Amino acid sequence: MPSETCAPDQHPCRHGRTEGGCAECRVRLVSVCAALTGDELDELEGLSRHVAFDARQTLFSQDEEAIAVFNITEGAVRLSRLLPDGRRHVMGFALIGDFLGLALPERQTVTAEALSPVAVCRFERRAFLDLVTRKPHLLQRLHERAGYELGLAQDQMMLLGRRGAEEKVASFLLGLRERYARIGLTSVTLELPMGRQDIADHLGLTIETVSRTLSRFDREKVILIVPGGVRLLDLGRLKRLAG
Amino acid sequence: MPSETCAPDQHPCRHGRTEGGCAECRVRLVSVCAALTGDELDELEGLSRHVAFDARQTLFSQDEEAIAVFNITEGAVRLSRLLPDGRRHVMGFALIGDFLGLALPERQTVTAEALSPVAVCRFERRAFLDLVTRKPHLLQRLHERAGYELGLAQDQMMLLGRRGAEEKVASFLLGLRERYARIGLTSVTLELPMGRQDIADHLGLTIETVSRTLSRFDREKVILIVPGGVRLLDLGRLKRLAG
DNA sequence: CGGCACCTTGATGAGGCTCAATATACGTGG
DNA sequence: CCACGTATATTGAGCCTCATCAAGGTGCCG
Repeated sequence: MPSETCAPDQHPCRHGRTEGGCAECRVRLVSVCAALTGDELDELEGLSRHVAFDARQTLFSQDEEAIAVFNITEGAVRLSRLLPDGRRHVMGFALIGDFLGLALPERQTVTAEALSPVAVCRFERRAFLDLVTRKPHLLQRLHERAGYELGLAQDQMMLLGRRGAEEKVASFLLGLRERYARIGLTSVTLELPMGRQDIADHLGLTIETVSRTLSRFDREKVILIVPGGVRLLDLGRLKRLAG
Repeated sequence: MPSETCAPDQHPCRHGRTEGGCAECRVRLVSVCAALTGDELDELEGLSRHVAFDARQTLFSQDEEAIAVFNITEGAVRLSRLLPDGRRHVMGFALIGDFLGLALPERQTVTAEALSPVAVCRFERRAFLDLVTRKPHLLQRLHERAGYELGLAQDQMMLLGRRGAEEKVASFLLGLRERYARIGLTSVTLELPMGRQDIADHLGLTIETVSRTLSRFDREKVILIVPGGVRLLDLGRLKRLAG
């Protein structure tokens, strides 16, 4: 069960109603909430509930009814799908500022699991749907964002279909770096909250190939493997490897 | 240049204003227009312009400004993306009833080319955007549909990442069959308006592998290759091959 | 009939998967 | 703090699928 309190100390909660709320939210500008004006933000805030999840907790599961939508304010989430025969594919990773349930489907199309301690703004789907119906420009913003996601999905399809292992891994690292940059995290060290198996299942490779490829990059001093992530040593070469 | 007249005889035009218009449109119920009531349908019709394209004509190109959105009423369209290095990936194929420009992006993310003679309802993007802004439930319908597309994109990612050539080709045939069924075309013979290279570029395979796989299916009497398509002889086995 | 685009088939090899054996990190309890 | 067990990651050897290269084959249109 998720605790209904704020995240631990290293993840200061700025979403609690008592601490400023949505208007001061650190992810407001990069998220869908950016569509809203002051009054509307207050209304949105009324619907929100701050929830924290421990690492490995499930936010929701594939095929179950979608009861809520989420805006991630801390941590990383793995989005995966299961095939009937047991094979898994990791559709992507949701980071700070990402919105889960963008398409407002009745049933979840993926399983969402916390890769690290995660904090979210949680909205009842029903109530959020009502708000969206009353605020067309929120829907517009949601739709815009869905279009962006569709573009990402297309990029990923090209990656999966047309590229070799080196290109896949290099592109993955660069893509992640770019996403961190968008939310203001430009450290030289790239955090990898997901495991090798997750990366493999995301790129359509085996864990062995991912591990070998990273090892080779390390050996050739393109990256440096560190606990919990990698340090990008030679961006130029990494970009050439990504094609 | 696309001719601005109705499609040739074998594709009777039921979209011309003089012949009933949107209210009698054969794709109305399967398309986004289904969201609209009588009055609104009239308004939509006012914005529409019926346009025909010959096979091989380009409807629009990747990266160019999106001037219009389209609702396909006849024919098939190839949606592809080009990598800087020249590799191509076919994101998908749009059939009767499909809507091009769902996400309403400012620039096209794909190139759309007619695979056969194509007829469309064309809407100026600007005017369509205005209508959408005034009709939230049209936007809702659009968004719903975008969510559906996102789901398809996810299916395609699983296919590309986790499956072998046989599974890919079998899934492709079954998927196409299902889409034809949705628009009321349940013939035993599956039309393949796209070439082998297009299928290969869609599935992340080479043309040789696609050809060999289809040949094998034919040899094993799962399908029968006929000019312009295939006949599905053993659906059960094809489904098992698709996993 | 010839030219062209598209498709099929064959031979060969490389990239990535599979199987198997360690190695490392992490959490737990002594 | 260390010993242990578990989960995760790395590395190696061999094989298999699919890409590559190359040569016909088929159908269509001028």
